[in-house]
Amino acid sequence: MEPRPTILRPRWAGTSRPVPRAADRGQFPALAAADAVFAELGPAASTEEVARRAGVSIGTVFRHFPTKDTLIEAVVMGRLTTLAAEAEQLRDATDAESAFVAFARRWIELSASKHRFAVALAHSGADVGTIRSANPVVGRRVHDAVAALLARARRADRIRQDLTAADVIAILAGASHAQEHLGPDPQQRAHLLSVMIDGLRPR
Amino acid sequence: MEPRPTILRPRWAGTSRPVPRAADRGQFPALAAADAVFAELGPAASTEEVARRAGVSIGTVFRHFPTKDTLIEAVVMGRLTTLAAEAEQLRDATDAESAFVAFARRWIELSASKHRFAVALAHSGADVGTIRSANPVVGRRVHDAVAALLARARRADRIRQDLTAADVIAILAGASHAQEHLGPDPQQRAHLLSVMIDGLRPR
Amino acid sequence: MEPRPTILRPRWAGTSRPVPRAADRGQFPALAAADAVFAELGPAASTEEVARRAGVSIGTVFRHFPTKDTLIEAVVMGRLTTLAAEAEQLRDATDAESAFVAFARRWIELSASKHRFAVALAHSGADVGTIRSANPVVGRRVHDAVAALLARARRADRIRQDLTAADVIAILAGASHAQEHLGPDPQQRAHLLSVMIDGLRPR
Amino acid sequence: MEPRPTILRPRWAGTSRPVPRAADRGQFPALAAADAVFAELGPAASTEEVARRAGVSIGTVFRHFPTKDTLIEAVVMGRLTTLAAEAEQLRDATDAESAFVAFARRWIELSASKHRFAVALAHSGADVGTIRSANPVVGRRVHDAVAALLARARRADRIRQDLTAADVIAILAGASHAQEHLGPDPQQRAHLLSVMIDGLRPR
DNA sequence: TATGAATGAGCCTTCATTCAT
DNA sequence: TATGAATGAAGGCTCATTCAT
Repeated sequence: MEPRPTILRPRWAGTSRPVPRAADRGQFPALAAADAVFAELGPAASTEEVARRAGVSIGTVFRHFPTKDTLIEAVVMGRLTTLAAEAEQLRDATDAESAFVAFARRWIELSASKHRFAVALAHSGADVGTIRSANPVVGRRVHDAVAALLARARRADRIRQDLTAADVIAILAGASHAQEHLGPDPQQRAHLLSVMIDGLRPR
Repeated sequence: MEPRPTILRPRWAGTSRPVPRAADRGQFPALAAADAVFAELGPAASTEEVARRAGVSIGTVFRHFPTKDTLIEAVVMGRLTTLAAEAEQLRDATDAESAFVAFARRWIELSASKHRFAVALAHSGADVGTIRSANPVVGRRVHDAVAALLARARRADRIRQDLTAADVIAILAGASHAQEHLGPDPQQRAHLLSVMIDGLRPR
Repeated sequence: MEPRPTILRPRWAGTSRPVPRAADRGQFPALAAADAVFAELGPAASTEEVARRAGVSIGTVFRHFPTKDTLIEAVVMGRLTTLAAEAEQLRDATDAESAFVAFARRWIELSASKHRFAVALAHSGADVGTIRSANPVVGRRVHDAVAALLARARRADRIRQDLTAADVIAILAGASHAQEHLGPDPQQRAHLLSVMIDGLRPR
Repeated sequence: MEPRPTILRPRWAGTSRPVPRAADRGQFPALAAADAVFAELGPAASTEEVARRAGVSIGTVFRHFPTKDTLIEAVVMGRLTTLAAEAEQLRDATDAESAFVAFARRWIELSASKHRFAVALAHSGADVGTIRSANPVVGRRVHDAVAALLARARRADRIRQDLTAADVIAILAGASHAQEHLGPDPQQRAHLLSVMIDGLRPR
């Protein structure tokens, strides 16, 4: 068929599309590429760039993630899932305090390295709150994992009693932002991190 | 991002072209409009929208700010200038601690209300750090004002001795980010704010 | 600004756009080009092609008609307006019958020469009915003009009494379709036309 | 449109590749699915949708109809074949007039119900005329069947003597178009149909 | 100086078609 | 033979930027 010459091709509503399966399982290579690209260039990076990085054509990316938003969401979900998994693992650590602190550090590490992305996410309205409601399952999983760590630490009186899981999540998000502001020096970063975590302790 | 040649004044300032005066003084209506529009819609808002809000044609906006980046930078500079001015005023306040705390609250207030903007700025690479190097004058002015407040508060032993002005600025930036994560509830926000400021105090 | 490098640019809802004025008055050259192109290639012809034919860039076309649908609608409206005007002129012709017949021939002439377009219009859902409701003013104007011609001819008993304006419009649309089926031979076309018009006369 | 090499059977029929038999007989499920889908959504419906409706993969559809055009043509051929068959059956009906009228009604019924499709076909250049030349066999079969009905009716002086089979086919096509214009009301449709058939009678 | 129409590169998305399994 | 993932050209649309008036 020549380049669709004369037939009007409305976008018929109600027409179903093929369901991406690999993407569902988070195993499609474009997802990793998107994670990297978005972390580096922000989510405004073109889908074309993602495709290039993934070594596939743009059509393939759109086959798996029918919308750019879908792709972004998938990346976010991936990160949240990672975070939740780490928190869950730490849940059984012997020491309440070090478990909590380890998690805080890990969160900041992860998100600081991808900060441009995180920041743009917030900007696009897709911050943790948005995501939680958009994807209640993963959002809640993160929240609950944090809550569990927090509860233990609080019981051991290692964390201020007046902090909720939501507070902690917000502070961690802020802390990673703060890291970014500080620039790349690891010493300064480490110091700032200690200070901020210190701030969570009972006085 | 390329070298940013002009920040507070349009690129052609000092060339043969006559310098628009209103813009020079930061009073050109497009600047205020841009501040409002970007705060509300993020820096992705079209220049056309800014023009409309300013009640001028798009050509006029581009006459005063030859690039969209120029316009964004001007807005940022405006905010930093405001912040610096507030800090300088507080310098003479009686109480070292309350001066510092007042400033911290004010910063967060200001930037939280324009958070979408701040966030996207950071994302676009034009965060405080970038700007500081791009415009040493304003950047330093902010830094120094914060340093002065900090010094007094530290002398009065109201703030941890191990904090530098850079640390504080980073933490404030992070705190405003944290606020955003928390959602709109004023009580929660106020509580989080207290906790974070608390964290700056000596233990 | 480089090719929008890293800032996420959502399409902010509620952002107004400049109002095209020339288009409003049907005077923008792209309209004529669109009429020609769509007549020739059908409304599936790319907007790019319309732009090319109009000798402007694609951006210009979209500036005047923010959507392809808008453009198509404008073309349709133009045609309906022409038709209505012709019908209104004939309203005062001396002879009721010849006025009606003249109009019928004219309609078919006009739409047959643009048949591919008419046909695709119907296909896209934008047939006379749709258009009438979409653009009540022009649609009604056409309807009323036809009704006036029809009333006179009926009063003179030159047209079947059981035909409504809607019937006549539908038949005319059908007749132009029929012409197309017949192929290009003018004699055959003329003959078919006579037969179909004949069919409207009282028996 | 390029020379349409294959119409009723896949392009590669007769080559070294084995000929799929079901498709040959017009019984391959994709054909029925295509008929339904195109009737419903117009020929702009994606081949993917056809495949889904047929319960096969898209690869299979393309195996049987190597081009979308091929598929569309096959559907058209199917309809024409149906029409021809109906006309042939009516050839032996007792009453010349009622045979002709019955066929006319049937034609309009059939094509009106699939009007979106017919209309878009015409638009795409693949209207009855085109098809006739592309596939002389089916086209001629329809033409001859109509001619036979017409001849009988003319002999009985129930139809205008000056009408050819080509005229009648064109008028029928136009009439189905007219129906579409009228909207869905069955009474109005029935009335219009009578008027148009009436128009074919000798005066 | 201000205006706003014009420009055109770039983005997201769709879909006919191919081909390895 | 059937499958369906991959391809990539094309199309609609946006918006920063230029320039004639």
